[in-house]
Amino acid sequence: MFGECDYREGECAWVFWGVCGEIWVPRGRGECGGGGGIAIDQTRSLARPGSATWRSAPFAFYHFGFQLVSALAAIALAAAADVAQSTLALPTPPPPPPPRLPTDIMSFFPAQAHASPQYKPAPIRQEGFSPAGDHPSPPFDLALPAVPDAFRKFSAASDFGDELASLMVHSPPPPPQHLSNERSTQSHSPDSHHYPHDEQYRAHTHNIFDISAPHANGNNSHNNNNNGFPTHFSLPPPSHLAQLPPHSASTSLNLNAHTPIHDAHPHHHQQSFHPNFNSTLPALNSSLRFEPEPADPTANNANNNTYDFAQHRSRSRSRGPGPGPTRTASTTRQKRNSVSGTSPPPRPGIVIPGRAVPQAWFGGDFLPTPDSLGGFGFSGGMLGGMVNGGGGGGGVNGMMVGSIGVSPKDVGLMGVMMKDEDDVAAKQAALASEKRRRRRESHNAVERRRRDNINEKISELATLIPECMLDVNAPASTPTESDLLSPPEPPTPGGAAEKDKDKDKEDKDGEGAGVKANKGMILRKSVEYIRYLQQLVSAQASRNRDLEQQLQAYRAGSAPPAGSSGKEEGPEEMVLHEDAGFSLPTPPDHQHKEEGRRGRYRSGSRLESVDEGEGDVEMEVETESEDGEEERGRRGRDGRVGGEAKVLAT
Amino acid sequence: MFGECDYREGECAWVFWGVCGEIWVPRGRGECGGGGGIAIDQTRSLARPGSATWRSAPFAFYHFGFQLVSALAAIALAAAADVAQSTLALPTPPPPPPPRLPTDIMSFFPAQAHASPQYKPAPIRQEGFSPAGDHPSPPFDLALPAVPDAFRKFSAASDFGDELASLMVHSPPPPPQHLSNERSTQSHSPDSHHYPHDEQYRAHTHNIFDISAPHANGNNSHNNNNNGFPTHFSLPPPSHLAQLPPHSASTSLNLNAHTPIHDAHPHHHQQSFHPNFNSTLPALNSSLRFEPEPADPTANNANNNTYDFAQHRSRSRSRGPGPGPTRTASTTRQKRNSVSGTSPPPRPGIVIPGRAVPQAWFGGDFLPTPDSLGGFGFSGGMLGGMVNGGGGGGGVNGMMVGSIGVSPKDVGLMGVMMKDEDDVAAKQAALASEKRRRRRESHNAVERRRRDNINEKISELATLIPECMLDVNAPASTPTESDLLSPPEPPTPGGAAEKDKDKDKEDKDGEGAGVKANKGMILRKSVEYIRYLQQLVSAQASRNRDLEQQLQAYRAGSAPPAGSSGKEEGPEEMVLHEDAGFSLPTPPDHQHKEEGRRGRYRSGSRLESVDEGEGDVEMEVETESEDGEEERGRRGRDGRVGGEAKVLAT
DNA sequence: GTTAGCACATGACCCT
DNA sequence: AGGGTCATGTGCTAAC
Repeated sequence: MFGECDYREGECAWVFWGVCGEIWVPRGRGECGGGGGIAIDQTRSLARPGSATWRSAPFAFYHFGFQLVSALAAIALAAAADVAQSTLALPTPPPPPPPRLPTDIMSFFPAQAHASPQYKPAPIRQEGFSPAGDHPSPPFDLALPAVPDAFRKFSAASDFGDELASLMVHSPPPPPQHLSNERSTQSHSPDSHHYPHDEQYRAHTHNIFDISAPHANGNNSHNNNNNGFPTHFSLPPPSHLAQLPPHSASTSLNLNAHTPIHDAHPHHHQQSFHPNFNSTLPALNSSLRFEPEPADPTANNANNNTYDFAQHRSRSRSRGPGPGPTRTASTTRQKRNSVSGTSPPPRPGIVIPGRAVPQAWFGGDFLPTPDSLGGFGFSGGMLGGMVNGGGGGGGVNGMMVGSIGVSPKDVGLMGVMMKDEDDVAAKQAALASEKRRRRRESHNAVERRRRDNINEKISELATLIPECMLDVNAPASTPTESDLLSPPEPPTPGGAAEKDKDKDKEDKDGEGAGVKANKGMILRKSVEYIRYLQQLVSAQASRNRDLEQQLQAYRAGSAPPAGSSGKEEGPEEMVLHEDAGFSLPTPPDHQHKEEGRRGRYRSGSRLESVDEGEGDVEMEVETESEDGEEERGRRGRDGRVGGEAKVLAT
Repeated sequence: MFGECDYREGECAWVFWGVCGEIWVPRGRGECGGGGGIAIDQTRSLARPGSATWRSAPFAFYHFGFQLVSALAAIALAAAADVAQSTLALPTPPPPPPPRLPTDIMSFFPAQAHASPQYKPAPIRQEGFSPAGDHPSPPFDLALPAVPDAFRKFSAASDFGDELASLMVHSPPPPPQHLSNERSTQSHSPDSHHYPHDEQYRAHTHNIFDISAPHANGNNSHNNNNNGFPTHFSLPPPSHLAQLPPHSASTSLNLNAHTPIHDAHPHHHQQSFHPNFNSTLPALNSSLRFEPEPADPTANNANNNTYDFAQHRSRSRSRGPGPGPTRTASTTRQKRNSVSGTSPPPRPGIVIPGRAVPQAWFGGDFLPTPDSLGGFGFSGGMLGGMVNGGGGGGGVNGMMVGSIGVSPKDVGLMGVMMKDEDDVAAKQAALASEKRRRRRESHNAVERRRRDNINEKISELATLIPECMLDVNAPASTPTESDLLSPPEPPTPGGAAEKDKDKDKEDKDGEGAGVKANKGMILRKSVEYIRYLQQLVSAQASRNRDLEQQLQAYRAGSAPPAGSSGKEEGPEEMVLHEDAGFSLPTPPDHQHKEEGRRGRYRSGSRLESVDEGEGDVEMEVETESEDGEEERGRRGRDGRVGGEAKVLAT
């Protein structure tokens, strides 16, 4: 109504004229409120609609399933399974135990913060993943603490450097030692980089997360915003906007997650894939997957909100509704040039996580898949298969880290049992390698957490910035209005999904148009949006001051000061746009075009002219209410308590 | 004056009470306006004060210097040097040619946008790098287009997979073929990962950027905001705040940067290191370093604004003032376990970029440093040393990509000249590997650009969000005021630098306190800030509406509506804080604490209580004007035309 | 075939 | 010794 997001200048030119009056709620795209899955497709906005690539407890299952899992690991696993069951199985999560609310901020913009994160920036873009229609999944309701689950395709805890040495080993049942810790978390995931063969694994691992099963049964988790957080928040009366409801229940985060290595908290992905899939999670201390989310099961769902860039990996369009985790058939990838190309069975379905995996893995050849290699690690740090431990630089050279070299042959034997001749040397090497391996795995976990955290934040930013900024397609449509204040939802609520393809090519206009809402763009738009908001605030401030002065003048004498033309159309229409002191902040778009985008999206030199001309963003007043703006979800739910809101009356 | 950033609750509780009245200018910390260098130290806020790790044309210099640089490359280099000279050498950039002003927005908050980006989030934090005192460098004046220079430590274009095969070669003068393209850009940088020996190189490379020389002579560049952009912008009279001056000259960005591979624009870092350092830049098409910034020399300076996370690598505290680029002595790192540990001379200083490098490199042993290996690449894609090409997965296996294997011996010979016996096979292999290598290098460059872009954006975000958010130390000090709207500057203008150490430990309070302003935190704070701004806007809007209604009522009849208490203290003091309809947005802080930070920075459970209590952000009215607020720079420069602002009167 | 985007693993570095 | 952050290279994938 009040604001208008105009894309002139090749990008959304922000015309602001009504911001003062309202907070704009995100227009749900279609069932936008839901967004439970999160998952906007990363690069191409392919967002697996409902599936959402929830980071489903990436666990080295097959590895785990069949080998000498240490009793500890087994126990942990069992416990984890228990937890998982209770937690994940819940169709609707129990009313979130008043977990530590992350913050009150969330409560302000419930829709954004908690409700429907599911960004789907440019849902329009890619392979017709029906953004709205596809994933009716309700928002999980937390956005902040949300763990970036989606991103973790998998993770390869096993080190590869070690693999190099053990490549020739092939001892069939690599002892899964090294306890459940790192190994259990993900174990088999390959370090991919150095060794070609592992690539397959990686691909699979990716797919694992691609499962996107959440859609089918994942809905329960998505719907768990039953906390009373409306998916779409309705415009609260201005008076209580400021109120910060303490009960941002869903936001419960891992405040206490002190243990650097993911606390054994239950896996957040409540997708309820194969039961076993989730069950494994808790066992791993290894820190692989569950970093941010602490113990609180409900809190785990937070992941949903995240933007989820990972999707593009899976790309399985029609994944969504499948009951079981549709493993993203895409997994079966042919490796490239790797030597071991043939060896590991593609195990696209196998790897996934269920128990089914083991046999498949056994059946396959025994090339030193990353997993198996990882398994070589010595459980207690004692003897183990991996001699090299990845060494310093990696592969070949790394073999002799701090100890004597171990011949490949020895290594082969070590896999099952330590030989006596080279014991000492082997042991030393093993210890060293073990140490290294442990550190590497730990480090990987840490790094993954960090990445996830960053991704999560970016997803959150994507959630916050108005659609018109991210969804650059709008130029022609002139998204107009509400977008400016927050809603990342696509302008066309229902038709958003359908729109995916049509806009694909038209991105020519300023730079951002064609961009899919990738990280860089989200960040750029965030910068612009912040600038815009800052300008807006200052403009409003000046406007406010002006009004107050006028009021004072009126009160003092009743003489209307000269400046104010006194043309108030009514607070609603254009509160802001006409007053003198107030100059509209210009839309940030097509400013930074140069920076990140190499000009790829720059259609031409028009930018120059635009830049100068940017001032003349059309102020056209057409109040075309949000085209797609779905107020439906728009609960006034933000009923924040607003503890400090001192003055409500005016 | 009007706003106050309060850190209660363990984090900066945002008390807003004066935003309406003014735009707060960033309180320069010390000479904060300067910030030319940019460089806030990334993790530890170690920010090389002035030095700023400007992405000084990371170029594989030594590589370039001594080998058969193709004529093309040479020419390009010369041209680049020329450009660099003309551009960089300028003590003060010529009045920025009315470049396409990025947007008007920037003009609004000149200080942020253009002037003193130089974030230095928590300058207080780390090794007493004197944030303010150190780098008096004036802000370069652009923030937006700023290229993430700082981040690029170096980049290793040479592939390592190939190295593996060629490890045994050691042919002294590896032909630097592969033309200038990828190779030239960075060539020698090791792929580090797989091969230990390259690590050294990498370390050095990092240091290259650490040079941070900017401080010494970099000042000229920093001061170049002579464009008329005051380093600190003074508070413009409210009336013309809104005006968006088109002449945000400094903001000229690389709008035209169409060539994906950095256009040969002059290096942005105007630090004027060793002359040669910069000169090399333009030559590389390789895309390695210069992605974002396009041709505009003045625009190049934009980099200054970027947050620059890279610093932590260099860590050379006292780097700043050194005339020459102090190479960050830290570079001399001992490699770990790498086989080639001894080989490559540390060349911390060598690598840097100057011509000095070559000899040093020659002098060193000839272990297959990544560079040399990379050099093996066949210039025209014809014959070359690298057989393997890195293969798919890497190292060993990768050797036989698509062709027959090549014996190491052959490889050794190939380095210099192709043998006749295995020619065919070798050639095939070479071609394949070459292809792979090229692709890898290209991809690396692309990826690096992408990363840089993202980092740049994050730096920009760090620049935008108010200091009190990033600089979490503030809790006790209650940063108060101006911070809220934009300035990332530390509250204590002059004393900021000194404060570095003192606050180090006290971070216990809410989560953010101890954080160093790393990416995750910046992003988190950005999210919070956006939310805050959104709330603020809505609050102001309601306030505005209220005021307008009152005005209308006055105009209609002169009956004062009940609500307005009619207590206007005058526009200046507290325009906003007392009126009824306006509820303060609560400070976003300590909300999301859980997410990214694993609780590491969380001192305890206090967050829970805080969360609920957040509502009660103190509204206390003390109008303590911005403590550090330096109005000095504060030009009303934003005189934006405000093209579309239709109605100015009200 | 090139460019891009993302996740990942890893090394380097830092700070407890 | 371990966690954390960053940068880098790499593979995969998708677009052009």
